[in-house]
Amino acid sequence: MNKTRKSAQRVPRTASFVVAVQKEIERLIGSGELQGGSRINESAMAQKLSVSRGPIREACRTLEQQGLLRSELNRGFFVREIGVKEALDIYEIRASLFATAGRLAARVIGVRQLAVLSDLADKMDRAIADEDITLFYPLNNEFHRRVVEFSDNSKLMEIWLPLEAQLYLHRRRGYMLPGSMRSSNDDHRAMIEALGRGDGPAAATLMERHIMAGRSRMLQSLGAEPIGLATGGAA
Amino acid sequence: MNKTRKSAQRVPRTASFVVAVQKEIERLIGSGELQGGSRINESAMAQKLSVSRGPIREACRTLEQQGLLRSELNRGFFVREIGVKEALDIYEIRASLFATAGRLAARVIGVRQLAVLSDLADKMDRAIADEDITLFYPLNNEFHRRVVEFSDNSKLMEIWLPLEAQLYLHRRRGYMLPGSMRSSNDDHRAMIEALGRGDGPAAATLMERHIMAGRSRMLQSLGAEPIGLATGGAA
DNA sequence: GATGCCGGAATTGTCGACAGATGGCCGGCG
DNA sequence: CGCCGGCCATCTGTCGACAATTCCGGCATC
Repeated sequence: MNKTRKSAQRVPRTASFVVAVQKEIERLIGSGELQGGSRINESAMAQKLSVSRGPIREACRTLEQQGLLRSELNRGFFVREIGVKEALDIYEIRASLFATAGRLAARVIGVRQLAVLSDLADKMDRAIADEDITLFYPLNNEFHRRVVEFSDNSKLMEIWLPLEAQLYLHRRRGYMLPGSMRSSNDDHRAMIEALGRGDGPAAATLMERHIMAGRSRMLQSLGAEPIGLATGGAA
Repeated sequence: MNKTRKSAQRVPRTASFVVAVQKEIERLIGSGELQGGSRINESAMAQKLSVSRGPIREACRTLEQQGLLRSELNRGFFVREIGVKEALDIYEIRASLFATAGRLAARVIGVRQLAVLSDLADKMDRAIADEDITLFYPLNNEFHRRVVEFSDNSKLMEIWLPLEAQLYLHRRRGYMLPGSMRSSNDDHRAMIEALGRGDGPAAATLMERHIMAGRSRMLQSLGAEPIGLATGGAA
């Protein structure tokens, strides 16, 4: 066995630094330590992570393609800011992709996989009972991710994950409405039922509506809280 | 004025090498000089392009995320091979995305943009008359790309382009059937008509069927030429 | 007081070099 | 004669350094 796994400090024996750096930057963005629009200081990041700038830059290129960073010539990498227009665009795509995931999953999903979804729905019910959004949220995301996974279309997952990450970048403003958790999980139950029946079209319809309902909630909360709407979109 | 533009050999004044390298590797793949499965020799590529390995590696990271390359630890980057299963997966996604593009485009498309599409359809008709597939092909791709562009959803384009590139990687085997060009362009005309009417749902349906027809043609040509159907794509 | 210019510090883009890993070749051994 | 193990060439992963560019502050000027 290699012990160089968690203490991989110098030798690239079992894993590349690039992946580690990438994960770390993702974490920094997710935790809010790196806010939208802020610049990635390569030297500082390199020193902080005890690597050179090479792996940092490669990781940033990866994250750039995933839509989490953008680059400017001679100015480096910046944490991307997802505006309202872009977020709405993403919702459209997600709705379409999630519907496809549902339609495909309905054909191939098994009992065991359905149980995974049901289990997640149960857990979400408990989170709802406790009114615990911070618990509900990751469960909700995992539910969606599982459906995509169960569609047995690896490309779909490759596209889905970055879109989720980008949307998360926008969701900072936390527009989750109180009553949405309940109706959201009702949707999940209906999806599970349709998937269990092997009814692809029904599942697809449910999936699409589910995502578009999220889109509506976002728009609604934007209307209620008129922060600067400008992306490129005039207010 | 900067003269350092075409002869950008040392100074990164106006453009990064990374983009140039990326484009060049894309070209090499597109032209077949780099075949599927072959390894990218970083040193050789660096010498050939007169840059160091840094930009090469960054470009490869980008292309890896775009699905054109894959990386193996301590073995470097390889030109990805798209198997049948993966190609079919891509078709599913493209159908879904293209339908969405059509639905969105129908809302916002203008006369000028419709003219662009019509013009492309006209050119394709001429290519069909000449039975010139090598002319038809890029026109067909541009038509699709334009529709996506006219949907006014930048994310959609970001996803669309890599999927096209990946599919191209698979299409080497050239499974285009003789009569498909005609029916394909008939589809295009119908799409233009639906878009012109602003009929989103109709456009979406047409778009989806159009892509899925392409998928069927691929399957058909595979049936005629029974290459290994395995996911991993054993030859 | 505001504006534009100039110089130094900080940062990026790129390069060349080194340590470690991989793959193939050759000789020894069963 | 075939298989195994070690050696060597090649290549990747990473590092530190240098030139060019951008950023920021102060200063002179209008």
